[in-house]
Amino acid sequence: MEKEITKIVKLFLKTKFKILIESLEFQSTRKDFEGDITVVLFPLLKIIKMNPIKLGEIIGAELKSKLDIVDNYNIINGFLNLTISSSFYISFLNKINGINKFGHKKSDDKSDLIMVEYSSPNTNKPLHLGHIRNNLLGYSISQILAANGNRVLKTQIINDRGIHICKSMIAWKLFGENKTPNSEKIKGDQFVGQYYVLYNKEYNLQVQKMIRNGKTEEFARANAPIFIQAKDLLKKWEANDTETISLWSKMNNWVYKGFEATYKKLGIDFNSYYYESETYLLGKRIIQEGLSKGIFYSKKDGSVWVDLTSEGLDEKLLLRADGTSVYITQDLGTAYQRYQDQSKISGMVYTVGNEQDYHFKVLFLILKKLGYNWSKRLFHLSYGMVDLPSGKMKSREGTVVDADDLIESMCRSAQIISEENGKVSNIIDSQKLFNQIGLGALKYFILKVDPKKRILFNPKDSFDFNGNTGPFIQYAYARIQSILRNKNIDWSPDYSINIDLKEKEILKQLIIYPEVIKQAGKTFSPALIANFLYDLVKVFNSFYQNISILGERDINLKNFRLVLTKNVGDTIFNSCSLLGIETPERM
RNA sequence: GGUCGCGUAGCUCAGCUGGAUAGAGCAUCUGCCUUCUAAGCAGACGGUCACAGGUUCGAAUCCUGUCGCGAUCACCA
Repeated sequence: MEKEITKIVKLFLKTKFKILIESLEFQSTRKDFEGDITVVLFPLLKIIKMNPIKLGEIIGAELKSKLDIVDNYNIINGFLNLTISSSFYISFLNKINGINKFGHKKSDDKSDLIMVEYSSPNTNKPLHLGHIRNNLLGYSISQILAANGNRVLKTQIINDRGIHICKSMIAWKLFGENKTPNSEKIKGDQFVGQYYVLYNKEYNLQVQKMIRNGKTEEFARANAPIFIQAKDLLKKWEANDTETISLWSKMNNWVYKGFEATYKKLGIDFNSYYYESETYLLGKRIIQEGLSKGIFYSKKDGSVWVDLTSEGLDEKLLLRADGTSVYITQDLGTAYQRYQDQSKISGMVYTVGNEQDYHFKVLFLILKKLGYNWSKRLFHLSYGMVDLPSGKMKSREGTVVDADDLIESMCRSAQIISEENGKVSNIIDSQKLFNQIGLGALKYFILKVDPKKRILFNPKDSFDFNGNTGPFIQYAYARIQSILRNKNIDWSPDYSINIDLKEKEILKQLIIYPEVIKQAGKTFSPALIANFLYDLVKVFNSFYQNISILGERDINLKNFRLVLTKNVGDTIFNSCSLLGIETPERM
């Protein structure tokens, strides 16, 4: 509707004042004033030297006479408030009522193909709360990009090789007694994680002992027998030692099985997987290539470096003197591999915590230096850490919130609260419902805050299911479905009805949905969707509580309200799907 | 120390491409279930938008500086 108004005002300014103004400023009218949309007159006053009230009066009268949708206007200070007619809102509702996913763009073969990388765990321990934020963000942004008309491929890089997994391996060899996740009846990632903990315990004991025997701490840390053994395993792995590779692959597979179970519970998935063990060699080749082209340089000891000082960064190591790879090596290989596999890829998003901001700056710069034409559309979706009241989560200090534990306790809370509210009697699959609610609470809690910001996770009050929470949204949806259940709506728009203020507020909120999706995609922020949802549900709840839908005698009005309600329900459903939140039919 | 990010109500957060009297939720307190699901609604209380300058008709929003918090500047990943 802004477009129509803009057009008229521009034309008017041109004919009446002989001036052209490119941008006009509109905003939605503040609640305390009458009207729906406001034209800010101040910028015009600079050009047209006139009393703002007078100018507003002229423009307002012009709009009212020329535009059907403008019912009325008023001017306060420099603000021209326009009241938009009921019929405009009714025709808007009529327009979106038939649309399958209003506000969501469809993609086809020609749409941009974007690869979103997320999760990307190490394989030596189970997932924790930090991974949950990563997973939810990555999944949600994939959904949002798809809703913006892109084709999206979800992927991850699995850090399956390196000293970390060797630590779990050596501990299992020493203390495992051939136990398996099956024999112990626990998830594979949890099982392997236990040996990582055992490794660290043993390592610390050995270090302490060596210090007591007169060694320096530095020496002890570098020479503790179990550490030497782990390093030895890494060497054997790199030498392709059969026994080592087979243990490595066995333990990794345990872990993958465990991860899959967690992903499934979280409701996230992937289209493909990349493994560091399969891309790090390619990374080395790329570096050799860059070296021969003179993009990189080597030092006397044989290590390879890139000089980024002219870009305001440092010199960065790419390959150690002994030829072994570092962290960034595999990232180069993985990126290259992905573009080999998907030649039509038009962009890539890396969902990785903000502690790696510098790393990705460097990675993107190097890819650019190597001259890959696809290096222009790389984006690091950087997000803040999840902290506990006690401070940072540290796996070595045991202050991590385990993903499986957290999910389970959220679902249990959902059950307790449901039972307290006496709402489980007529629900068939109650366990499924508790999972939907518990996860809904968790996902909303995490996604509603701006990805850039760090999250303070207080286990005590994160279990809140009232107010600005996932269950609040889900509850509104369930109430809507309850109204719509078994109702046939036969609506032919009646443009003469006068819609209520609360109904208007709902429609105003629905109108902005497409723009919200666009912004969320542009800024990579699921939080915008969550905020939109909350506002939508709030205005709907107010309507629901104050105006009877089914009790309305006027059949036209009743049908209008039913259609409005249905479209609110659909939009809640659709925006929840962008966040990966399920919407139960009853709760 | 260099670089990057953040600082809004007691707590958790919106608002930030400049616009009217800075908004929610939680917590505290009042009302509302014989009427579509009270995980709700209606309301009260609560603010020097870290601080100081600058730009502007107008600044929480933009610029500069200061302070505070965090991350990073590894031949860890």
